[in-house]
Amino acid sequence: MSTAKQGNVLRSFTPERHDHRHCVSTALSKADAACTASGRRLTPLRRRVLELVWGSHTPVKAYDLLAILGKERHQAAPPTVYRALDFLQEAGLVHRIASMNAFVGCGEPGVGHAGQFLICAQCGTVAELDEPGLSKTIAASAERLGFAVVRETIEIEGICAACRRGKPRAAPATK
Amino acid sequence: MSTAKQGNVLRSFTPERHDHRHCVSTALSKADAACTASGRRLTPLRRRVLELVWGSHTPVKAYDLLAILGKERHQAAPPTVYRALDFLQEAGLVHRIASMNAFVGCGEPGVGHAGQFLICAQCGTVAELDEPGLSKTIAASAERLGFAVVRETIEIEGICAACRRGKPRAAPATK
DNA sequence: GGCGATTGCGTTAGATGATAACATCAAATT
DNA sequence: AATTTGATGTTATCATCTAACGCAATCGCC
Repeated sequence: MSTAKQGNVLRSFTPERHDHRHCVSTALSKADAACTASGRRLTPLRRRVLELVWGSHTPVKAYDLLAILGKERHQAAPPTVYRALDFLQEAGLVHRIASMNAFVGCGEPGVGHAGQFLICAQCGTVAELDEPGLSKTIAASAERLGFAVVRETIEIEGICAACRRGKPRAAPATK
Repeated sequence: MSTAKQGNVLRSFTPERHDHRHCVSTALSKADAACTASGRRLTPLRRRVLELVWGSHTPVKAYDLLAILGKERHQAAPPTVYRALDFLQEAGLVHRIASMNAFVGCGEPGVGHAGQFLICAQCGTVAELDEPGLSKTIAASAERLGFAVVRETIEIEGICAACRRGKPRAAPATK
């Protein structure tokens, strides 16, 4: 067994007690900075969508966002939310979880990284990893087959520590 | 760089010249055997769907299957195909590619394994891997966080060797 | 073989997820 | 101010997937 360098946890499972408003405001500040740096426009709508995505530690569905936006402004159609989400993805501010058709805020915007996620099947919370060893193993396999990697989708479903202890930190996923 | 044990290719990229009917009939035989062994019923409909999924080396969409079935039998609604696909997945005979909303035949039914896929963005062909090193790295990361892995979704998008050489083995993906 | 229980399938309807195309509006540029 | 570009509104539609109900085929048992 090697003692290879451990990866980083870009976004950890939520501590049981934490002020989530802090997560959100931190994320928004980082987003402001990142967009300024890259010359992108984080408009009020996009910023609000990002805020809503960060509103929970579980992945959020596009139509849930749409429902909320629909109350705030009284005009909001699917393209409204999908365009904002497209922008946020492109800017590296949110990730799409393909296996759930849902979105989570990126824990470390600006830093280039593949999306590697641990998703709790019970409470729905998501942790984001940056495990270089994983990408390395994948790259090695790919190379043997002459395959040039472009994008990695790694989504690991399981049960988080809190749920295993019987103390979910978030509402159990209703499915 | 370690010389750790290499993983297996459960389903390789298609050789440029091959009799695809052979792939299909082999897959169906394995499926028959697997279902007999596990006491599952591979009904004509399910068998036909499996055959259609194996009909190409690229992932197949549910509604494509539906269109074909709709011509053969003149009754086929979404549940017809989704139920068959659910069964086939449960039986380990096909995998769902979450990032594409599509399905591929499993290269090694019966053998317990996570789904690890290399997907060519150009021609659409898929290779299925069983790289224990990958699962191992994931397991190690998960363990550090007290996370119990249930299911792995690993879908690597890139360009296959044939397409890199300019000789795609299948029709380029249209989408 | 007959009979009840189970499972598979047909069918209708609708929920959910995503995009195309064009109009309008606001911001940045000249 | 005029022009251009990019963001958003708006309408319509397509794509993916599921719920719920009833009938029919099959299985297990006697």
